[in-house]
Formats: sequence, C-alpha cells, structure tokens
Amino acid sequence: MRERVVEVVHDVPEGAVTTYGDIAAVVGTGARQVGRIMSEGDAAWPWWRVTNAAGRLPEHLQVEALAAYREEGTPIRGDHADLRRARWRPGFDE
DNA sequence: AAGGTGACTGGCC
DNA sequence: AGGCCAGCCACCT
Repeated sequence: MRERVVEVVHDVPEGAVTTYGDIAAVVGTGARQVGRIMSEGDAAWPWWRVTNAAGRLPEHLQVEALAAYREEGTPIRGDHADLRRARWRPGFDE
C-alpha cells in the first residue's frame, strides 16, 4: 500500500501538484491514509507536490513547500498552490 | 474486540 | 473565505 502511494508521488511532474484525495482514489484507500503515509515519508521524495484539497500543507511545511513551488514554477495563489492551474491527476497520462 | 486518532473530503451554512 | 460535521480507513492503544 505504502509503495503504491510513493510510486504515484514520484509520478507527479515538476511544476504540478496533486491531492491526497486523488492519490487515495487511484491506490484505492482513504485520503487520511495517504496523509499518514506522507507523514512517515522522508525528504528524498517530492512530498511538496501532494497537498490537501485546498492546495495547502501543514504549517511546519508551508514555507519549504512554497519555496519549492517558486523554484519549479508551480502556480501559487497567496500562501498556497493554485490547484486550478497546477493540479495534476494521477492516471490521466500514464 | 472497541474506541481514539489524523499531512483528509465534500456538503452545508 | 472560514467553520462545523459526518464519512472515511489503517494504525495505535
């Protein structure tokens, strides 16, 4: 289960983001599970490309995530990723 | 086995 | 936009 989530996270292209819910739908589990797995992940994978339905991440990661977005050109609106423009749906192109 | 918990969500107000 | 709420599902007491 955890491996499937990690796999999808690695498929998210630069400059785009996807949501817990989207990943959950693809791997067949609940969004909270994806979140739980993310919380156990390490810095080696692009965790910042996975946000909640509002395009946000927990407080302690927001700053780092925003920095990453600016670096790879992810559309940002205020203090969160602009999902309307940056959202990428797993399975759509694979 | 039973109940609590959380990087969540969609519906309603 | 922001808050509340009932579902949600795997993991931890």
